[in-house]
Amino acid sequence: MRALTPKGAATRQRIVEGAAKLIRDHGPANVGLDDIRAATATSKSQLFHYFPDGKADMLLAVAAHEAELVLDEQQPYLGDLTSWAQWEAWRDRVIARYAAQRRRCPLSALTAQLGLADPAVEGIITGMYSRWQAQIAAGVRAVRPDADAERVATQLIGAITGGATMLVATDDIRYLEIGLTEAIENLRRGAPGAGSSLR
Amino acid sequence: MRALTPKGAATRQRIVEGAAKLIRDHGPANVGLDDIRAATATSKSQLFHYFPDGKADMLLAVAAHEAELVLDEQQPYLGDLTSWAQWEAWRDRVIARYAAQRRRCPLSALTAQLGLADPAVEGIITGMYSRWQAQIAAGVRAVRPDADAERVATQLIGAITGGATMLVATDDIRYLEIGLTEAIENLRRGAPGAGSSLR
DNA sequence: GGCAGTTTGGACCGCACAGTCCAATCCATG
DNA sequence: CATGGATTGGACTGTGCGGTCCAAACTGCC
Repeated sequence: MRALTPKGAATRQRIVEGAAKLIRDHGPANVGLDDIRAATATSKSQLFHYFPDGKADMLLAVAAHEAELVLDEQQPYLGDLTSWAQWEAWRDRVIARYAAQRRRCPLSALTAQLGLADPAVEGIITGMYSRWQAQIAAGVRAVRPDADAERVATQLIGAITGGATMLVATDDIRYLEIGLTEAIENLRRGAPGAGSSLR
Repeated sequence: MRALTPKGAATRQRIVEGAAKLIRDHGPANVGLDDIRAATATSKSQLFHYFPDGKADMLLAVAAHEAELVLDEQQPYLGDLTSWAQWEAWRDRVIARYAAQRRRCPLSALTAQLGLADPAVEGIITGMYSRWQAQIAAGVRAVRPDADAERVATQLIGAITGGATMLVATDDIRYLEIGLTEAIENLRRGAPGAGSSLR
């Protein structure tokens, strides 16, 4: 694993992506190493060659991969929330993405399976959220310099996460639509956090 | 199971509560039937006597039990959101409850384990949310008759769920605090939904 | 007190599935 | 073309754990 030829790297990548697809479709609990082996045209020894610590190691790589995707799919809007039009486009993209995915949220399924106790899992998740939040906060500063950008970003992340969780739980996209829309509208109307009357 | 003497009912209850505690502490994936057996002073045959469909059946009962608790622990405030003081008290209760629980959210762990595909699981979850939402909506009507109560209730449920999810993911209570506080404050300020400028 | 149903004990089974092992093959480098 | 390391194939192992089974012990009822 320390020395890794191009061929090896390709195989490893193939495993991660194949496993990711399988897990997205069937859930991590219903995917065994043999399924992954079959789907990626690999052998048992390859799996353990590239992921010496076994399945948990592999799922970790898959989780990291999925976390990347979450942010990538919000681009280019997320990285450039400098106008209300961009905010709208971003919102629509997020909603469309989750509407397409519906109940299949690979990341939540994966983390539930792996357990947040594992520091490596926690690192992936908190890393993703902190990058996400930073980009949103930058957007808030661009359109509402008077707002408490961190607070608003926290609120937005919470609204999206809540919408996504409710989507998985109830197969209803409205929680995300309403939560995200209201939060943005709230920001647009005033400057919550900074001059707000609360606490 | 159709005929169930008082003694039998007590045993069944003991199993559910014992399993619930175990699962709260260790997560459903780390709790086997033997653990439950040991913790509840029962035998294998009792487990299958009271839950003929096996472990899934049992976890379902545990999930239903936990869902009840979620709502119960918000009382009496949730059922009587007729003044802003009650709203504040409710908010504080919710935050305190999750702050105490921290990352251990038995319901999310359980549903992740069981899979939302199962209609019985979905029924428990959607039932809980719809009762929850109905009580919130009633409260909205009491303090803001001009607002779109259903929309606001949806937003609030989303904010709480998001806060809870982020709490589990990052062990940070601020998402819940900020999300819930902002949503209530937003409601207090105006009448979102009804006269809002958005869609 | 005897009968039918419920409740309980615990040995036993089966298998899915993660993980191991060793031999075969590829490939870069000198 | 020789050599060492990376890569690959696939049979094999071990076991954790959900689930089955039957017999024993209660419990209520006529």
